[in-house]
This record gives sequence, C-alpha cells and structure tokens, in this order.
Amino acid sequence: MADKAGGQRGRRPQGQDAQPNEPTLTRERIAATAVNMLDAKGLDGLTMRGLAEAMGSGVMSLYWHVENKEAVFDLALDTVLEYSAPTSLQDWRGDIVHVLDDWRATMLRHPWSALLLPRRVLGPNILVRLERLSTCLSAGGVAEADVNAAIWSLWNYVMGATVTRASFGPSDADRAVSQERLAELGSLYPFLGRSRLLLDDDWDGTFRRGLDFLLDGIAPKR
Amino acid sequence: MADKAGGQRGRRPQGQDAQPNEPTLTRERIAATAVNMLDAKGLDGLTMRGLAEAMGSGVMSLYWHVENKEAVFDLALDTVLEYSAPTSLQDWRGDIVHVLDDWRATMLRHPWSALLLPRRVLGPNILVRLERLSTCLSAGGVAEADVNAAIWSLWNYVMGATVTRASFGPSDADRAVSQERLAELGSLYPFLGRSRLLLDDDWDGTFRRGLDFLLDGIAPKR
DNA sequence: CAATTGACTCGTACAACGTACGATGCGATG
DNA sequence: CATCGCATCGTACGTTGTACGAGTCAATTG
Repeated sequence: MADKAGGQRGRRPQGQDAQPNEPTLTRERIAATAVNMLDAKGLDGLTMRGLAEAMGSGVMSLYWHVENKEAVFDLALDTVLEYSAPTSLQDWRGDIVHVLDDWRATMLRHPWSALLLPRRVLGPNILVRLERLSTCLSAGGVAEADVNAAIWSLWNYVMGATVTRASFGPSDADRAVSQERLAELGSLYPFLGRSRLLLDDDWDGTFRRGLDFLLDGIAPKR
Repeated sequence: MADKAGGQRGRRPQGQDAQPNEPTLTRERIAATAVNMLDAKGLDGLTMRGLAEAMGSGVMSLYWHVENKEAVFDLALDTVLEYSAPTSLQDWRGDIVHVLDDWRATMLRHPWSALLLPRRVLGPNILVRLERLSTCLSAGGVAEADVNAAIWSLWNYVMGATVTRASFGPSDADRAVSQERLAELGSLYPFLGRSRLLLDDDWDGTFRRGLDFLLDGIAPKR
C-alpha cells in the first residue's frame, strides 16, 4: 500500500550526498528535459506530468519556473536552434548554403521543431541566423534594396522544406501509397503520375538543387 | 426552465416542414461547418462538442460520419483547398505565379489551413495544384530533369511563406516589439537592426519579389 | 534564539477535451 | 408483425493544462 499515495516519493534528495546531477529545478534543466522528451516521443508526447516525472518533481513545481506549456515549447525550440556561425566571409554563396543547411539539419534532427517553429517565430537564436544571412548577402554584393526580399525568400524556402520533410516523416510508406494512388488516377494527373515526384527520396539533393535555383535568382545580375 | 436540459433540443426536425437547410448529418455538412468554425475561432477553437452543437446534433453522432477529429481537419483542409485552374497555357511564368498566388491567398483566407497543411499533406486538391505546376513548367521549357526539383522548390516557397505569414498573424504588434528588441540589441544584430526587416508589412510584394528570384533561377538558361 | 520572510515545491481539484460503449429510434424489407 | 441496417445520442472514462493554497526550508532580522 505504501505506493498508494506515492506522495513524498523522491522528495528532493536534499542534504549532503545528493547526486550532483540532480540540481534543482531550473529553466535550463526544464528546457533540456523537454528537448529529450520531444525527441523521444514527439510533439504530442510532451505532457507537463510526464515532464515533471522525468525530472522527479511534482507537476506544479514546473509552473514556478515556467509560465505555461507554451513557454516550455518556446524554451525547447530556442534551445535546439542555437547557432554558432563558424567560418569567415569569403564565398557568400557557400556561406549561405552553410547557414541554411545547418538550419535545416538542426530542425530535422528534432523534427518537432519544424512543426513548432511556424507557430512561434523569432526566438533569439533565430535572429542570429537571420543576421548572419543578412551579412552574407550584403557581402555578396546583393543590392541593398533586395536584401530583405532575399532573406525572406530564403527563410520561406528552408521553412517550407523542413516543415514538409518533417511532416512526411521517415515513413516512405505514406508517399509510396500516394504515388500509387496517383498512378491509378493517371488520367487525372498525367504529369505527376509519370514523374515519380512523390517517390523521390533524395531529400537533401532536392533541397540543394532548389536552393541553387533560388540563389541563381538572387545573385546580383551583371 | 425549458432550456435547462436542452435535452431533446432540436431533435431532428424530421417530418414534413423541416427547413431544407438542415439536411441530415453529412460529411459535406460537417466539413463546411468545421471550416466556418475554424475561420471563426482558429485551430484550437474547433472542438467536437462545439462542432456538434453548431449543427444541432449530439457529439457522438459525428463519429458515425467521421473517424476522429483528425479526419475533420483533413476534411476541412481539403474543402478549402479546392482549385479550378482557369486560364490556358501561354505565359508559363505568369501561369505559375497565378497558381501560387491563388494558393497562398486561399490559405491566408483560412489561416488555420497554413498551420494544418504541414501536418497532413497531399489531399486530392493539393495534387491538382501540383499537377498544374508540373504542366506549366514543362510547357515553359524547363528541362525534364529539373521539373521535380523545381516543383518542390516552389512548393517549399509557398509553404514557408504562408506558414510564416499565418503565424505572425494580423497583429503587427508582435513584429513591432521584436523589431524594437532588435534595435536595442543593435550591437548584436547590426544588419537586422538597420534593415527594418521585421517591420516591412508588404507581405504580398515581398512574396512576389522572392518568387521572382526563384523563377529567375528556374527559368531555362539560354 | 525565535520570528519572519521569500524562494521554491507540491497535492488536490476542476474544467475541458477526445472518444469507447451501448442504448435508442427509424424506415425498409421479410 | 418481426427483423435488420442506418443513424442518432447520453453517459462515462481517461487524460490533459493549470488555479489555488498549503507546505518546506534557508536566509534574514529582531
């Protein structure tokens, strides 16, 4: 019966010999745990109760450090999106590709982030990335008047690509089914039926080729 | 007091003089009502109970016509995305712009759809649009080998643009705040701080300019 | 030392949700 | 009349986010 209440379970292992790896509740620790849990169980897998349990604390304790669940999402998102711009500026086009590749890769490493970002944009770490894009474009000689439009188009492109990729999930089965349905309806969709559009699973390659299109268009005309 | 139980409220106005505008429960009617409710109260505003009440039926009756709530989303999404390709093929670039403009406009007219589409792609009406893109590109002389990449890049672009636009919502306040925060942190984000990137609210114009970049890149090189 | 304060933790409780299940009513068919 | 399918719906359960207030403990103050 002892388990019934569970009650004081765990308690804080306060005092002397508490493992040092159980600090106390902290925004950072909450963020980190949330990221783990999101990675493991996906967007819907994160519940406040689960989060609390994973950290060995009571549910309501979280609310001392965090406004509400949305704030947890924000925290996790920004945690994951940290960016360290590395190389120097020389090949503007290569630099931009690097920013966007890294961006995309990060989001795909945590697929929930791609589904989340559209709803809560503009955490600090996003701004870092935008800033970097900005400098790259300027350095590349893109006309001042074009820079903003270029940034947004790049943003749109990554955003769309990752969101799409993440939503298709790793299961190629869905796409295969769709493509099959397409083939049946060959009369309705002659082009699509023939093109195997939905079967192509070279996501990275497709991403790069599309990005090249875009950069070709952005590159200063001479 | 009569309202207390509500109970048999409404009932089916079965029999002779029922208004013809209250058919019976129907997938189509459910879809339509869901769209209205989504338009009015947003993504989270749609609840099965609310939906049922809006149609004057019991909650569980819905489940006879619909698998679950997700199915309702699918239904509503595809309802909204219906597309009638109008004009003939002549100016491939103009045609593509038309497809994408219409696409974007439709989604922005129902902002929830932009947030939904990333999760549940490839309803039939989406395919119509993709097919249309496909023919336009081919007609425009884009190399066969480039068509798929081009389609996906266009898809990514619209998707990213609409999703972003929808998430910013009509409230410019958020962006203003962010831009202000940017100005304060001018040292961290010199370019962004100066560019008023976040203040620009000519969404349509920006969309078109970015799309031009992309199409410039896609256009067959000569 | 005792009293107080404020940072922090947590159990309980509630309202809202999606939906499983089974009961009910109905028109058509035997 | 009996039977059967389609269609409707009430009730009930489990799960969720979180409001509220009571609890703990270290540091501060008298």
